[in-house]
Amino acid sequence: MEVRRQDIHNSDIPVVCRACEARHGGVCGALTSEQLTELNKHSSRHRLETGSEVIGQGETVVNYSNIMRGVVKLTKVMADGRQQIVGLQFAPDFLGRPFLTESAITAEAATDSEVCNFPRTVLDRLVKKTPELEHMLHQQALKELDEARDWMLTLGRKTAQEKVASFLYLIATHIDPESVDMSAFDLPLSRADIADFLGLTIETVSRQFTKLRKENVIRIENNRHVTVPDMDRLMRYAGND
Amino acid sequence: MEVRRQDIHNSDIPVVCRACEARHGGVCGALTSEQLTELNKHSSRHRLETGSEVIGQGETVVNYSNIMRGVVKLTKVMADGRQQIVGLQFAPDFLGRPFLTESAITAEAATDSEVCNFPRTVLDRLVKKTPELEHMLHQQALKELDEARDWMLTLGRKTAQEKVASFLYLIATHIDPESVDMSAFDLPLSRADIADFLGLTIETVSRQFTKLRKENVIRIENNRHVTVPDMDRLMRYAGND
DNA sequence: CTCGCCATTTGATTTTGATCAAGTGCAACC
DNA sequence: GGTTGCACTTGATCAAAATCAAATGGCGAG
Repeated sequence: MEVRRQDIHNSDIPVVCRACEARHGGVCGALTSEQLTELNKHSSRHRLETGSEVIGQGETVVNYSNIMRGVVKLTKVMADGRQQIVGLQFAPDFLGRPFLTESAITAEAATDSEVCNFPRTVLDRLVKKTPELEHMLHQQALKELDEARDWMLTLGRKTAQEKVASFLYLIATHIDPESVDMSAFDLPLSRADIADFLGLTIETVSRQFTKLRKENVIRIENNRHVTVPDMDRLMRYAGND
Repeated sequence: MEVRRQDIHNSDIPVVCRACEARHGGVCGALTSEQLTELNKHSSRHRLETGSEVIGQGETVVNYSNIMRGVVKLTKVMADGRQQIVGLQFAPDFLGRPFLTESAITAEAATDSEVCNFPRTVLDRLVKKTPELEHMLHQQALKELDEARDWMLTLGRKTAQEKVASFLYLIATHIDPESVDMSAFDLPLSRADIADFLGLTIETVSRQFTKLRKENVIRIENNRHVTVPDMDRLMRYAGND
């Protein structure tokens, strides 16, 4: 039942995938070199500029993607325009909703990004034949579910200050999985996006940034670059004791 | 690759499962009669009184469950006691977080309920051997993820009135999957639970109920029984246009 | 029947965050 | 150098929901 990849240095693996896998641990890791070669025939890399849409709410899904670089935001909008970010995805996350053809959310590059696209039909076929691949996708879905539920607590029960601190803590711990030092990073989202993520207005977000800055919980340069002198202190501000 | 159940009337299937499956479409449907028999050796049914805990936040998971009857609430609590319901599960949902031994949430019977428990170790072993079972669990995880994201929009961007209307609409459409008529039902949650679900206080919930009643969107008897004369109208109040 | 216990409702007041309305700072462009 | 545009900040006011504080109402025990 177990389908195991050969040695990662196996020359059967497409060059582009070899370079990719070395850096990331995405779902492709579940595939044999033959399957990778097959998938690679239909896959294509794309650069996404900030703000460009991967898929829109209500549209038909033709592609799944792997995020190679950057941050992708998942949003839901109401009829009157109110908007909520329901997820942030970082490399090497899988992007897409298996087994449904209509997307319930909009996915949009929050920063300059790079993705690897594969046709839905090809991957769906591969999933049916490869239990290990479904397992990877299942794990990712469960991870996203855990994150969504954590965030529900933040949205429903935290104060504006705690929400903003929670956001900063989230970014600090997710933006660069390689790095050990989480105390300095660039925000991948604008104030408007942060507000949409936290269920606040940009004004409230701005005020809370100012407050955290004045209380020396964070330092900010150029509106985007953040330094955290004491991560535990930030965590306490976030309400995660 | 496909592992198909035999005819549902196959006498190899444990009696208790036959009765169960006929009514529900839970994850056990993915198992062969042999596997069902095996699982059944270790499984046990339990009645849960309202308020009794299935698993606590931070505890070690020893059992997974299938909900046979009733409603189970999934909650998260902060150190200072603030609480958020992050999911509601109805029969025949699967209850548990595969592949993790420590629970990140508390699961508690919201109404009198009945569950079928199986040891984590037995099911985990079965999942490894049965791709179809993992597929069912994957589907359920994706469904819960979709629901969680819908709810994030409600928590982050809707008004108190819209939140309460959204809750009523959710219950109307989920409480009795068999029934065609969704216009009358009993609330499975107390005002306090509803508040925890909506990220509000009980007072605000109560006031919104009163308002919806006065505007003839709903009728309420005995604090728990709700009638909805016009479901579309309720949906508009919920902000789902 | 009455008491006491809950859950729920209702009312008065306060607080938090939203809204409305200017400012500020910075980079691109002429 | 000055103008424009944009993202963000700051300030004043407002509104929604939280908080604090009593009622109310149903229900089981005595």
